[in-house]
Amino acid sequence: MDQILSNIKIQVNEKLYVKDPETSALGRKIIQESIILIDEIGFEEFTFKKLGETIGSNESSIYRYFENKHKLLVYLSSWYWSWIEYRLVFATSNYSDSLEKLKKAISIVTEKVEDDQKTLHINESILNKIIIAEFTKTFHTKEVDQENKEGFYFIYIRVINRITSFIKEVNPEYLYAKSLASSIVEGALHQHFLKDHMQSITDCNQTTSPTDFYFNLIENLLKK
Amino acid sequence: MDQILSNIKIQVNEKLYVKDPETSALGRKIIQESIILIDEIGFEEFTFKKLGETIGSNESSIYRYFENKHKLLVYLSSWYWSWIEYRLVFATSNYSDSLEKLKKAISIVTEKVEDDQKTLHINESILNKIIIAEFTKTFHTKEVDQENKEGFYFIYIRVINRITSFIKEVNPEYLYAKSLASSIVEGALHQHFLKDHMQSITDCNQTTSPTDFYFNLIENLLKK
DNA sequence: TCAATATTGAAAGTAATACTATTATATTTG
DNA sequence: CAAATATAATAGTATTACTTTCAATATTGA
Repeated sequence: MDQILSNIKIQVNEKLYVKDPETSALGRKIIQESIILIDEIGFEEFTFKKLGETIGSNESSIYRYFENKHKLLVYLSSWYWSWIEYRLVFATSNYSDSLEKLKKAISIVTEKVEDDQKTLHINESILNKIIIAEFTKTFHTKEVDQENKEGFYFIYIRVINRITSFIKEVNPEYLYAKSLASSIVEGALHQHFLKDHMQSITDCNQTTSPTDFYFNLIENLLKK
Repeated sequence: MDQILSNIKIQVNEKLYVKDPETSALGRKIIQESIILIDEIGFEEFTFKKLGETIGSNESSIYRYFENKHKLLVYLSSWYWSWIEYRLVFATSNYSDSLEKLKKAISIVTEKVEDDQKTLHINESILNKIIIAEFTKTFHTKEVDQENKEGFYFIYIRVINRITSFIKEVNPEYLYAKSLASSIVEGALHQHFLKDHMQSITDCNQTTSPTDFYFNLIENLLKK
């Protein structure tokens, strides 16, 4: 597994960057530290100037990698969903029972994330926190249709399509497989957010996880 | 109903404004036109200067009503959820069957909104579009815990609690009433968004609505 | 009704953001 | 080693997100 993961090159849409940050030390530092800084101060307060200060680099150097902070966030999100997709494919390849396979997939997209030690410059656990806090902002913009056309959300859509197909395998008669899949992926992020900030409107806490909620949901919903 | 609704004063948290916009013509104009302008250009592009220009007022006059555009958006959201809550209370007061009551409640929070002619300066249909596009931004901030403490999201939480109690009435043994309620309210907004911008990952379209999806969901999920 | 008070408008100012452009200095590579 | 490329430093622009001051205009209430 180590071998395989360290060989995997996570692919993101080329239009998201001016220069591929994976090709230089500075680029990787931008990725590494932007994740930490966005988590620390939030996306609204985050600027390339501040990032430059924390990595000891000039603002203008960062602009040679990313046009603006929006595209950086879409890049980080794509990276995240690509990493999730990889784990999804890998983890679901050997199931004969489709319900078990779907549950495995759901656990991957709904569980809290631990750092993956195989990617040196990316802390997936912090990246997961950013996704919970900031991911919706990537597409809640006036440019969403244009950017969707350019494939900015392609990997995310592909993850949802995979889960959709697993749902259909479990119950081909179920009418709302796509909506259920998109609800689970988005909803799990939301439940994690509520757990941390609005406890009174979620059942998720130390002992109950979003995964439990969604396992129960699909078991009841998809049984024939 | 006309009578009742026109007498209802939608209540929002006083901390959201500097001066209550309902108390003056300029204040009402700020509300009315900000809804239209945010819908038109999106929240990121929206500024008090631009709003001032469209209503023929000075930027500084708007600052006498709202500290910043974030609080204006929270105000508009609170107004929206308060209006939803009013309709929820009114529409669910006379049901003997708890499933029917829950379905009525769900239809109110998941259906596309028509303009309510009784509120003169607020176009609920456009406000609903703003909520779909921008509502998550009100709480996806670093200040969420502080603002939640100050009660900025109180009405929204109350709406979810109402639905939670209806779910428990239908099936007291169901373990995740709060998470289900918050998932439905947030998820319905998301499905509306997907319908308009990412058709490929939702089943909702001209003929199938988010309401259909959630009706089917609760019917299967809560049956004993 | 007239004086006090509150509201709004106009203008100017500040600090920060979100960039772009230019030039100098390293660093890499062929 | 020369040429190409990457990075840093500096400066500059337009816009944002306000704040302040002061004048003009409404409103209200004694």
